Amino acid sequence: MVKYLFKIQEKIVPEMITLAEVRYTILRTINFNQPVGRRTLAGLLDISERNVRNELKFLEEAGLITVTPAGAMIADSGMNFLGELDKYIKELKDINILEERLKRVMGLEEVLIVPVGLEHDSVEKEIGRQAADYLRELLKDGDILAVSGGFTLAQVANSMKTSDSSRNIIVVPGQGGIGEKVEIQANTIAAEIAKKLGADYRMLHIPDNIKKENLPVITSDPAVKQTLDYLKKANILIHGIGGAEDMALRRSMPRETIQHLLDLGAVGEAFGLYFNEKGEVVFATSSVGLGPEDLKEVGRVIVVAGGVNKARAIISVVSPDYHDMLITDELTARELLKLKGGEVKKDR
Amino acid sequence: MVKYLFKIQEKIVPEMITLAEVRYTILRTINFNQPVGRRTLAGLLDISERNVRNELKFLEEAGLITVTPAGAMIADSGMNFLGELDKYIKELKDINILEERLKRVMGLEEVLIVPVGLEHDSVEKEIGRQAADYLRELLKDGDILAVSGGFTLAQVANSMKTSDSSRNIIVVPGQGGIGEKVEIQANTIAAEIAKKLGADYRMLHIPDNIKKENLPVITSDPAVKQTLDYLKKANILIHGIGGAEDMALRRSMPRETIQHLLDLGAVGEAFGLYFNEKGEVVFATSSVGLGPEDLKEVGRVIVVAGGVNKARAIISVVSPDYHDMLITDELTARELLKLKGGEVKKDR
DNA sequence: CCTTGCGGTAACGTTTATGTCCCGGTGTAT
DNA sequence: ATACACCGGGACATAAACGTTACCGCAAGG
Repeated sequence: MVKYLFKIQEKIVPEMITLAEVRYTILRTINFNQPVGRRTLAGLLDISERNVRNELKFLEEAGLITVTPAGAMIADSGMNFLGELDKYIKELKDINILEERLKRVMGLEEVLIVPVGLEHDSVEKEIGRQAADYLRELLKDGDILAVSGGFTLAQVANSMKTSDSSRNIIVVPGQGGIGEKVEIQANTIAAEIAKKLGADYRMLHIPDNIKKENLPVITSDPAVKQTLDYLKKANILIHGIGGAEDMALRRSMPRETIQHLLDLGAVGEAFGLYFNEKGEVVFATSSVGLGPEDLKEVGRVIVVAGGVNKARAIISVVSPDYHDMLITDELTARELLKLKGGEVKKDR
Repeated sequence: MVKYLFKIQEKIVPEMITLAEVRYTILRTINFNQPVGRRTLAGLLDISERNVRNELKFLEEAGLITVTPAGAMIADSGMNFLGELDKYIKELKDINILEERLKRVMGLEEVLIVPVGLEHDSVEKEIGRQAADYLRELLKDGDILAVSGGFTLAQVANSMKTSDSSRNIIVVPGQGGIGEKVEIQANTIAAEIAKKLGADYRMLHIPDNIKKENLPVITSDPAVKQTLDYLKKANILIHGIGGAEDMALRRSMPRETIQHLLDLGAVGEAFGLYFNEKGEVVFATSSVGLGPEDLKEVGRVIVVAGGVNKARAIISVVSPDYHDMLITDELTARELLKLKGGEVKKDR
């Protein structure tokens, strides 16, 4: 019914579809970069300054943003409205249909696709925002949430709104430190998400490249042990995905190890595990935390990954056996469908 | 769901609602007045010629109209699309909600409200068109359709599309001639509708102001008798409504009779019967055809009436006992709700 | 056969929107 | 303290859109 009416609408007022998208993108961009001025906005998106100016005026008059001397800021009502707009734009751009198709092809319970706008900025912030919104609604009292590290997850943590009310939730890192920058380590992210949610959290302090024979010593540490116990009891897990080579490089592996990895056919990485195209684990970093078998125990496993270049990695890692949900962007979704053999007909 | 999305849309692209209405109205007006040129259109609606020009160009490029040397004509696809647009605009303007409310207040099974555009032309053509469309879809083989006279019904007949395939339907006039001009007599209208539908029809030739004692003579005439028989078997009836005073004047009643009518409280007229505000028949023109009791026998009674000034007459005539459906325009619908005590809150 | 009315196209002056640049102010990093 | 980057608002030339008028062709009606 909705789609039917939208089709009629597109025929009678086709120009408005573009306009709606532009305003949506502007509002979205302000949301992240606030406070931001019109010139910066015009540069960020590919719109003329004048045009941005007009749209800013419109958005201000609609009460969605406030314009301060420091730049445009999103208003409270604008914040709320952005959430509504997400749904609207999805309907407009047929993203719901994309979601259904991808859900079927990947064998997942749920798929969330964020529309890609005209910002030449990365879409990862946007994925992060919507993942964060989704998580916030999902979490209930008593939940134990496990999170991985990575850039995408950092975005999730970063764009999560702050709750005033504290909730009876515990956030735990899904893995120890594995030679990453602090901002994108699972520990840091777990802590930040917990803080935003008003929840509790546990840390998993494990040194890099720990020798296997020393593992028992570490895991017998009471603090570590407690965290690991929570981890086993986690009922929600959200994690990112990396390209195999990228991750190996980022973790400064020796060159021959990387070559070895690639020879084994590794294309995707998650949790220190490297997967080949068939979805088999071909290599595992000696790390502490969740293993592939543990994922099956977790009630709801959400994977967040965006960017067309990550498509192959996503396919290698995501499996109906482990995962329940995928959050990605429109372009990547289309690429996934293409790779999976599903024809990507733009049916509008 | 639809309404929800439209609300969002109205906030993010409010200008398009006007635009959609303008284009709708133009398409609609072309449909009636074709072939019609820019200037005439600009005069008919209250839009500048330049604006009309742009919209015509748009509509032509969309393939909805064709521009001939004689003026703009609606294309086949435009015809079909107009039907879709009706539904869309209804949704947009919350007419569906209006319909539901009016249905409840009037106690009818169905209500059809046509959106009022910006043409200062009468809306009766528009009501006629939509009533005709509705009728066309409603009628099935074997149906016997009874029609009344009147200006509105003439519009219905006039704007009905011609069917190539003939249908096994019989159209009969619901009343004899009662001193009207030929074009709006039931006989004429029945014949025209039958022709458009590719159906059969019967006439009811009865002189005006026939004396009661002569009735048996007339009704014993085989042709008349046959028509009356069909009339009794009619399963669908569509009729108009007149203001009591207007109708009396049109039928050139003597002044004292009119005064008598008004003293009796007559406000509405249908089928030569005059109704007071309570819906009681206070006066009956001596005419042959359907009486109030017959209406109850007819499966589906549709009343067509538009114009705010007819609101009181509509209320007096239309009753759940006799009627199943009302077709009117937006403004009149709002007026009816107001008169019936239903608050007319514009909830958008 | 001519007038009249309505059609499209073209032209033109005016208004409005657009792209661009500059200015004064402000917060921040040096 | 100073320089810098960025802010909103204003200014202005230019381009586009608009409203209006004029013109020509065609068909209907006198």
